[in-house]
Amino acid sequence: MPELPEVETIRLSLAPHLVGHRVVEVEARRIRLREGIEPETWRERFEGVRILALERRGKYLLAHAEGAVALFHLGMSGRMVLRRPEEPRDPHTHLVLRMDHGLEVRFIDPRRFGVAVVLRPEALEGHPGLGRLGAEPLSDGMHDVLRQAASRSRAPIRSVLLDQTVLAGLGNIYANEALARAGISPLRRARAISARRIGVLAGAVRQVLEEALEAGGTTLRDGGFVNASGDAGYFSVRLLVYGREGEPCLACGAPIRRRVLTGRSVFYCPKCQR
DNA sequence: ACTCGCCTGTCG
DNA sequence: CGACAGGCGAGT
Repeated sequence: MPELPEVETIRLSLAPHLVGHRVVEVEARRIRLREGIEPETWRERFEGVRILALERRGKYLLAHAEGAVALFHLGMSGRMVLRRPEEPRDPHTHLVLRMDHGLEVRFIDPRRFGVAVVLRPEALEGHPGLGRLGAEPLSDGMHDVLRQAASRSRAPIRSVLLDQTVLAGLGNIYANEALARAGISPLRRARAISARRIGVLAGAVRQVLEEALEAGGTTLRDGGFVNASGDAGYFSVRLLVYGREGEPCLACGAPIRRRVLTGRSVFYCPKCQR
């Protein structure tokens, strides 16, 4: 589900209720996610600790505490919400942190592609995935990172944008949307695109992420994404191509096309994007 | 560098 | 019933 703007939206809405507060009680179900939840480890390392910071790296959230770091990834269907203890729990609630102010942080993930593990700080960089993340797409250096990766890759440019070891945080929605704004076909081989046009793409990546962040993320029809308070994001009204197969391009009126590329849909305007 | 598998849920 | 879904990693 969530890409950088959604994860950052969750971070911002969660932080005031986590940072500076103590975890009073951990309730964890032993269950297989992308990495399994170990209830004993969670309780040993996280019960009673004070949260010092809530950080985002790519699509990961890190809750830093004294001697331990909770690492979360929301996969396709993960959510983190703040609720009062008496509120009924959603199905697929796998982890609950009761905080010293009385509210609960709940980790919910129906499809179980997510991650919710608690590590020792020294284990962070060795974590597969987290340790191999590329540049933050909103950082100053991202321009050059993208240009270099694109110049070396024979793959379609959409694959480069989804590669988390190049830029960390783009997913299928924003990769498609950035390419639409840059006027580049998602199918074009990366290294066949001029450095100038990659520069345009880098600017489009930044722009679409900043706009989506301002809108509080993208909530699709299914209502899957909400922030920690349960609010939907409203960037969906500004999507140019994603999920709009057959609908008219907002620039030229040509029908938006959908194709499957390495197992995942690409959406693009065949006239505006080359 | 692509294919498949991991899961559950929803939509046509 | 099949197709598909904001992700990712193992295997090839």
